[in-house]
Formats: sequence, structure tokens, C-alpha cells
Amino acid sequence: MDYEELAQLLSDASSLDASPQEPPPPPPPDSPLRLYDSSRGAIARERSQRPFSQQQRLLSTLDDDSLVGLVNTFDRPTQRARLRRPAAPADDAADAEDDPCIVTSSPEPPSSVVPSTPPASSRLSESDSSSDRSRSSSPTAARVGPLKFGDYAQYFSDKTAHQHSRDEYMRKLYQDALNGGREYPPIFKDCTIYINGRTFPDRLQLHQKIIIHGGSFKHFLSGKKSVTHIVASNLTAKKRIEFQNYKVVAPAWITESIAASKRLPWQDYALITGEYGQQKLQIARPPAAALPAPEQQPADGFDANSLDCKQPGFLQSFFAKSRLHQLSAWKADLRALFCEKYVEGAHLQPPPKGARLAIFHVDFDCFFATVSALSDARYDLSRDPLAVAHGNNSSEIASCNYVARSFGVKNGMWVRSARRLCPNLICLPYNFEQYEVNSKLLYQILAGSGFFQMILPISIDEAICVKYLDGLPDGDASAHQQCEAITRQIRRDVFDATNGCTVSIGCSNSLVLARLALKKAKPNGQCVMASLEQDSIDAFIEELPLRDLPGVGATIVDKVQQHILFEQTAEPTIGDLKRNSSLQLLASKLGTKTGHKLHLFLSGKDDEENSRVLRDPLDYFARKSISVDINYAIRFDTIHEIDEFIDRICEHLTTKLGELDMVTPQVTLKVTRRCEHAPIEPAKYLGSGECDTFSRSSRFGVPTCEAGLISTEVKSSFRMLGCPPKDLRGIAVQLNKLEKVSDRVCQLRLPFREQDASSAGSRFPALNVNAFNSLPGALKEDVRTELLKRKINLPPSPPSKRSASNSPVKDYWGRHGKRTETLKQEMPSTLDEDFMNHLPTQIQREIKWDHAIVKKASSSVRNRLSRKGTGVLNLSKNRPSKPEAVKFQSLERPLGISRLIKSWIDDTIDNGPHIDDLNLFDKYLTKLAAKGKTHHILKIARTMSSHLEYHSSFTKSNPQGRQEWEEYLLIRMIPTLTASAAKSDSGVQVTFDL
DNA sequence: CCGGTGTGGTAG
DNA sequence: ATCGCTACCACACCGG
Repeated sequence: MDYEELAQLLSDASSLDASPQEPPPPPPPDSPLRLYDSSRGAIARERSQRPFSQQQRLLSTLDDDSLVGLVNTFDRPTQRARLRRPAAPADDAADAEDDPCIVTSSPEPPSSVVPSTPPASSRLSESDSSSDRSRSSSPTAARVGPLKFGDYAQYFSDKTAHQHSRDEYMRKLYQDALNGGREYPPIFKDCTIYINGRTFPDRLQLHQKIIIHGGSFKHFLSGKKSVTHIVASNLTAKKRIEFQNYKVVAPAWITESIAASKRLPWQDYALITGEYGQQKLQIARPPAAALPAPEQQPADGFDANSLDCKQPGFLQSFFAKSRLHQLSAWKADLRALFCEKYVEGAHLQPPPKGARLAIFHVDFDCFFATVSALSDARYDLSRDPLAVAHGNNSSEIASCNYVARSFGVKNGMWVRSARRLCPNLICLPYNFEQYEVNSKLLYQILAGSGFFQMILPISIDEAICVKYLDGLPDGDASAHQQCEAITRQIRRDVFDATNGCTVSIGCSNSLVLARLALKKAKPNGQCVMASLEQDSIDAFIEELPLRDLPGVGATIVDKVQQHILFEQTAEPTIGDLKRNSSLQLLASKLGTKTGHKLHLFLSGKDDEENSRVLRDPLDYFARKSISVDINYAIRFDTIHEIDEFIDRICEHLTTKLGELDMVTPQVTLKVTRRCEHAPIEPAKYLGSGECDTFSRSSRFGVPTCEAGLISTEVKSSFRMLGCPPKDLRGIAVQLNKLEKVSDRVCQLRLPFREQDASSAGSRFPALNVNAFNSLPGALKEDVRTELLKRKINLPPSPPSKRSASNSPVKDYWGRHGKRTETLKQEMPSTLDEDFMNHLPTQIQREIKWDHAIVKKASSSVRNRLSRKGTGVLNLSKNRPSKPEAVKFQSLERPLGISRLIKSWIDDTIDNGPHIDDLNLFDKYLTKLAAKGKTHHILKIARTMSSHLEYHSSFTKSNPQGRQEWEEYLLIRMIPTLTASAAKSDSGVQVTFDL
């Protein structure tokens, strides 16, 4: 961007403003609102490393009183009336609850009815943490105040806004702009509508119609429950199947309902004809007329044969066939079911404190292989070597029977290698449905037997059953016999019920021993060792491989061999380690907890963590995180495709989150990247090959369940990790530290009164805020830093006269047009916590950096820009740099401007327009409006609309950038147009088909 | 010492 | 072809 040019434009435009206060400031090198530009963070970090200034060193030598006194000498009334934010009008207070943007530090005194920032000193005295200190001031706080007409910059930046409140906001806006503030009939109240594909009227128009008539609008199709109607003009056969459970209607339903002023029956406009609910017929025989051209099908992402991570249906089709995903999903379901039942008290009783327990570890033998074999009469489990796998070469063996194992075949082995060991190996397909059926039978038998007080789910094929041995004396022979009998019966029942699936059971009085007994019992056996003497326990476990201990995997065995046993045997036994180690040795070589745990295990005792499942099963099984990991078939070319993928993952996650009724305060992105030396395509088809992993987490101060917000954070994290799109081999998104929504009722804020009261007794001398504001720029910043270091807070500024302005547009310019200046001059000392909390983490980080550093702006804009690429993460390589600057000269030539706008949109359709450019463009629009060139604005709006529509016809276009454009069009262009038309009275029909 | 982050390990 | 998931703990390290 040519900044001199821009500065010129800015000053031109600011002359339109009735009350300019300042000479035009230097343009912002980069707006803090720019979500996608992580380079800013790098710059800020760099700056923050500069040494403190001389001035600041001096300041730090003063005591509190002297410092404040020094500042107060600067009170010059003439400088008092600075840019001030308007007070929030009372009618905006109602929105505050839904819109995090509004609940922020108000400049009004605490006595106001409008929520205001509690003085930070009280907060700090409660919590003396460093993070509080560093976040206690921010340039962004300048963006507070009611959302007004032209306030879209804030609107864009605030990806945290709930969809609902957005809709509310836009509805109000339309009402004011188009209907004289009157309400439209709420025809689509309680409707949540998604628009699929190209429609006529187009997306934007339908969106507006839906919103103003009380409906809400979904940009994504997430969960089945999230949308009530889908609007589409035509559907492909695949979509037809995908949407079969939805109410899919033609756009005419919207337009004609509006014309009729009532919601017409959707059935009359249904695109999928036939009975609602008779989907099976639809699958079998979709109407011939609707069949799409064959080449359209793959683009839909539901091509059964290909697995393409770029297609929307990828996640689902991958999960459907992924054994590991199913395993995890089943496990989660079982745990959830357990918690449900436990709360109800069904089948389960809380374990008595010191009770002696008999623990039965029940496990199907090579579950998948057995079940798959039983459903194919050709094969004999006991004679044929069998395995379950998808393919023939680099496909992994999910499970193999004991015949195959006798050849050395192991689970997880590639089929090709297994065939080398066992040429006759037979590969069976998965049969997930039958696995579920048999699992259910197992659990039913266990629960129905009445032998156990508690049944703890381990997985689809494995459970731990607990029996309380109350009356029986220690070492009672009858207890042992009883357990043997129980075990026998369970095994027989399961075998019968499943028509041939065998389970093995290990039984003992600790979890570890039960597990070890199970290992000994396998296959198709049982091992009961209740109430044994320590000696016989030792003798029993002596022989078993160390690997069999819970929590001991390949790495720990390696470490043991290397550091404790010094490579004595290939497969060390429990006895080997027990003879050659001590608690101290174990702890020092393997870590405190691990060492301690192992030490206990070596004597057959459970450790604290392990036995938690017995002591507090509800807590043990409670869900604390949720995540999606994809490390297969990830092949992307552009960051933009990855963004879309991330969007889908986040949609998936938030759908689940919603089902769980939970929210998350933190999201972690894990990126798996091809190793430098690894081949582009690994041996395994669509595999990830050798990879490195990187992860980055970010926090939402206020826990959230919104896909858009989470997604934005993840995309930002992805950019920080700097993985070239083509090298990406896996991606995982985790939502951590989940909280149940119902558990966090309304801990939003403490009552203000209390905080006000506590701040009254501040130990600091009063600081004159006007004096502070009068300080010369650089000194002011140094002082601010010093004040913050000492936790002296500036009092809130009084509301300014400017708030009386009745022009929202002017307010907008006042606050946003001079962003750089605003940041420097008006940065309040206390950052409203709620406000901070609602900002994406990256922005928070940037604010903190910005805040922590002393800004002298010594380097020029150009300088700073040229240093952009020097960030540690080498961001510029991986992300398209800021789009080419948009110039709005040749303003009066319609053809030129239309071409310019088209190319501007083309350039920014991925990541959205840059705020600087939008500001600039806004100036231009304002000028046009001032000159009464309404037709001009109209033409531009039409150009934008049609060009966005054109973009939306590509599946490749990124919803994020397009959405931002659409939003801009809707909340900025249209109102400007309306206002301009009203003012000029030009007779131009501002229908704009909207 | 505390609490946070990123990484690693393990289990089914 | 092929479907290399995911929850959770523990640890190392870092900065206040």
C-alpha cells in the first residue's frame, strides 16, 4: 500500500468530518483487528525485546507519590478534550448480555446503570498474577461503546459474537435502515436456515430476508439439529441423500412466505418429494430428473471410492472406516453411559471405603477377528489364520486370531509383512455393526448376572467388574471358588449369546493383578487368584513380560533395558525388573510418578492413579476434553483448503460439544508435518510417513462452544506453526478443560458494588487522568509502563462531549479512522477483563505485547513493513502476504472502479478484506454519498454483490473471506446506500433486489 | 514454589 | 490402494 497516498486520502476524507481534532495520523502499518495477520505478533515481539529507554529507567527510580505528582503537573485543560468514546446509551444495555463486544469498560463512572469496569486495583489485589498486570491496558479498549452503524470493523474483528446476537444486531440494523425502525413480521421465527449452493434470489438476499423476518441463518451445516430448513434451488443426488432428513425447500418458500406475510407450509416447496421420513426409498430410487451429471458427483465429496480430504464428506467417510476412531468413539459412549447410569444408581453402587474387592477383568479374545470370522461361514477360527484389515499391502491388521499369531503375525502389522510370515493369511473385512452387537451382549450379561456391584467399561470388548467380598474372611477358599464359578458362568453365557465369541477373564483383588491374570488366562481361559500371599503373588507375576503391566509400553521397556537392566534380555519380565531395581532407581530413571507406580505394580499393588477408577468412577470417567485427530489422507495444496478443513473439524467438534452441553476455554492445534527428508509420498497409501509434530494452544477467557470462534483461533494457530500446506500430513484439534454449561450458571461477574467498595481504600495517591493524557506522547508511554508495573491504575475517563454526536458515521470515524492515534493516545490503563476475554487469544497476545513495550514509533512504517518477514516463524513464506494495496483513485470512472473492486474481492476472497483498505474504501463511499452520487454507490454495491455471488459458485472459495465481504456489504454498503438515497432524494430506487 | 505450555507415552 | 483415533496422565521446561 502506498502510504503517502493513503495519508492523503485520509486527510481528504477527514475534512468531511465536521469536527476534526487532530492532524491526520500516520496510517496504521497493520491493524490489530486483522485476525489473520500473525506477522504483527512477530513484529511486536521483536519490538518488545528492545531495551528500556533512558527515560523509563529514570521513572523507575521515583517512588509512587513522586511519579504521580510528576504526572499531575501536566494537567493542561486545553488538552483535556481528547477523543473520547460516547457513553453507551441505555437501550444498548439490553444487548450487552449476548454481545461480548458491548460488555466492556465503559467510560462512565461506576455509579452508572451501565456495567462498567471495576477499578483494576481491586482486581489486582485479589489476584496478584502477572497476567493480570500485563493485560491491564490495551489499545483495543478504545473500541468499546455501543455497536453503531458504521462499526463494522469491530463487528468483523469480533468473531466471538454469537450467531444469534449477530442476527439480532443485523435485524435491528435492517429495520432501522430499510423499514424506518419498524419491525417486520416474524415469519421465520424459530427457523434456522442454511442456504446450499447457488440460489435465486442469491445468498445475500435470502440471508437478509430471513434475518429481518425473525429467522436465523447458518453459514455452515453442522449438526443435524442445528438447522431447521435448508434452502436450495437444486440438489445433486448425493446432497439429496445427505439432506434427506432435513426440510429442504426452494427459495420461493422464503419469498412467497414474505409476500403472503405468513410462513407457508414448507412441504409445498419441498425439493425432496415424497413422505418425510421415508428416506430409504429415496436412497434406493432418487428421482431420475434430479440426477446430476456424472462429473458433478466427485465434487460433492460423497464418492464412495475416493478419500479426498478436500471434500466436505471426508471426515465422515474416514471415521466410518477407521477402527481407531470407532474404538475411541465406542469408549467415549460407554463412559458416558456409565456416568449416566451411575448417577441414576442403576446396577451400580458406590464402592465402600475399605472393602475387599474381587476384580474381574473381562476381555474378548481377538475380538474383531473372531466376530468377523463368525459372520463368514467359510472360515474356521481354530484352524485358519485370520486377520481383519481393509486392504492387502500397507493396510494395518486390526486384529488376528491365535492361529495367525502362531506364525508371528501381530496386531498393527501391515498385511504385506504378515503375509511374509504367514502366506495363507486370510484377510476379513471389518464388521463394525456386529462388533457393537456383541459388545452389547457382553455388557448385558455382565450387568444382568447380578454378580457384580460395579461394571467399569474399558472398551468395546473389555470391562472390569467389581465384586465386594463383604462377609468372607481373608483368604477364604470359598471366595476363591465363588470367583471361579462366576468366571466360568460369564464365559459360557457370553460364548452362547454371541454364538461363538470367547472371553478370557482374569480375577484378583487388585486391578494390576486382575490384568496380569487376564494376560495369563488368554486365550479363551480364566485365571483366578483371589487373596494370595505376597510370596505367591511374586511367584505368579515373576514370569510375565514387563510389557504386560498397565502403562508400560515400548518406550518404558526400552528405558528399563537401557538404564536399569543394561540389555539383558529381549523381552524383560516383571521379575527381571523387580530383582534389579529399587524405588529410587525407578523414580530417577523413569520419573517420580512413573517410578513409584511401577514399584507398586511390581508387588501387584495398584497405585493411586490406577485405582482412581474404583474410588471415584464418576470423576474418572468424566469427560475433560474432546478432540479430532486426522493423520491419514491429509494432502493439501493451499492454506485455504486447510482453513476449510479446520472449519469442518471445528463444526464437528462444536456439534459434539453442544450435545454434551459443554463449553471450552482452550483449544489446541496439533500439526503433523512431513519430515524434511521423508519422501512426499510414503510407503503407505495416503499415509503420513515420517513426521514431526507441533502444537499450539490458545485460550478463550470466556469458555465457548462456537465453531466460528474456535475455528478462527485454530487457523491462527496453524499460521503460527508455519507448516507449508503441502507438507501437512496430519491435523488435530482438541478442546481442553471442558466445563458443563449447567455447572457454570452465572459466574460471569462479581457484583460491581463489592469491587467498587474494595477499591475505595486504594493505597495509591490519586492520579489525575487529564494530566496523564496531557503528557507528551513518548513520555506518556513510559509513564504508563511504569504505572502499570506498580499496578497504579488510571481512573476511567469521563464521558466526552463527542458522545452527544447524533451521527453514527462520525462516531465511527472518530473511533476508527485514526486508529493509530487512538491506540497511542487513548489507551486506557485498565482493560476490561470481559472485553479481553472475548478477544481471540492471538489478539490478546498482541495487545499484551503492544502494551508491554514502550512505543516510540521510532521505526517508520516502511521499516516495520520490511521487517515483516523476520519473525522467528517465517510466516511470510506460508501465508499469502497482505493483498496488494487497493487504490481508489480514478474514483469517478465507473468502469475502473468496478474492475478494481472485482480484483480486490478476488485477492481477498480467502482471508477477507484488510481493514485498512476497508477504511479507505469507506472514505471513498462517504465522499460519493456527500456528493449525492447515489447511483454510483448503488452500482458498486451491485458489482460487489454479483461478484461475491460469482465467487460463491466455486466450491473452492473460502467461506471466511466471502462471509466477511458479505457482511461488509450487508452492514455497511446497504445502509450507506439507503442513507445516501434518502438524503439526496434523488429518486433512485434503492431496492437493490434486497 | 507455583502454574502454564508443549511434548511424549499409553491404551484400547 | 486404504481409512495411522483420541482421552488422559506425566514430564520437562520456563518465567514470575
